[in-house]
Amino acid sequence: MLLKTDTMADNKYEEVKKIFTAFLEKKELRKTPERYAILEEIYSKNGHFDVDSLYVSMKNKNYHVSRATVYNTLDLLVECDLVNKHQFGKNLAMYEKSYGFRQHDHLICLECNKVLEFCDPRVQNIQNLVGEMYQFQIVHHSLNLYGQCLKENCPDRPKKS
Amino acid sequence: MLLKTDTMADNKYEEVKKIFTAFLEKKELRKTPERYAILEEIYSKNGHFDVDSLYVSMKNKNYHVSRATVYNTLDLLVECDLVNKHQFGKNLAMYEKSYGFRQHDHLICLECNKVLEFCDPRVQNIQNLVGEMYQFQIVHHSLNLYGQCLKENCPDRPKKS
DNA sequence: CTCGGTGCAAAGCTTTTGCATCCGC
DNA sequence: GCGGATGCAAAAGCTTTGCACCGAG
Repeated sequence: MLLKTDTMADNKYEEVKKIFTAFLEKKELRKTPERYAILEEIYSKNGHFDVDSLYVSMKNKNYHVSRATVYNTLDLLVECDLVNKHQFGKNLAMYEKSYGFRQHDHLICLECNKVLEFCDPRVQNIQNLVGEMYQFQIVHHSLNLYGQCLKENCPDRPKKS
Repeated sequence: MLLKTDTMADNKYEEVKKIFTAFLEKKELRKTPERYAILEEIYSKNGHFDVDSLYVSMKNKNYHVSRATVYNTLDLLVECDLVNKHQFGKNLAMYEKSYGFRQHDHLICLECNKVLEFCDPRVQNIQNLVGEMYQFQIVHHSLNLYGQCLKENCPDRPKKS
């Protein structure tokens, strides 16, 4: 096991590795080194990322995986619920690790594209109620609030719109 | 004024036309026939649509506008709040007319891609509370619930996943 | 050894952009 | 007539696909 500054992330990786392995075995998929490397890279990062930044950061660490493999593996990780996929109003999928993190929703600044997280238990209530009313089995939800953060919270404001 | 079967839609169009005109004048933009034709087409339709289906349906009525103009005009209509833009989990922007329709959120069937609408006043409460807590001026939100509708509600189930 | 997975590049799709032409003002 | 808007096509950007090769089981 490699030495890392973020031991917390390492612990999480050991846990999710087991979950991923169980998932791969259940679906009779192969346990390739690329799949584990991608999972490890994701759990060593914080915050949201897109496919290309993940691809580039792995390449920079001299661990090369093709974009196709990154896409393929992310689909698997989303399926086994170790990663969440989001669309923050752009045609660019954003991802984040999800295991061991509290369910949350997002607040997106239209000025600087910053993404904050918040929790409100009422979202779950709405989900339950609506699912019952419409006879839907709700699997997941996505609540994004879009707006402008005030100057003090938005230091990097004059960026690309 | 053309004779149409859906006079309700026509009435709405007359109202939104005025709003759009005021918006164009305020922003000193030109009142081109293409812009009004696109607005009229949108308000004559029901439900959600993507850019291409709007483009094609206008072409089929022998009113040709370029895709670039459709994109440009949709941006304006979103800006003046006559049209809402959505992302239902795919990399394809979906739109719907919004004037005179109640604020609502969406329930998306992962099996048949059907989109239902629902209202829950608590969403507004969450929006207000979170905006205050994080010192955000929230402009709009997007709440999508994803799941499976039960068979009886999902007749067209065996479609493209 | 087999067949699923990977890597690479090409293709696919939606959206954006550049530029000549057109027309609202 | 001026300058913004349109139309067309090319380009851009993200994602998917096809195919040869590799390696997990």
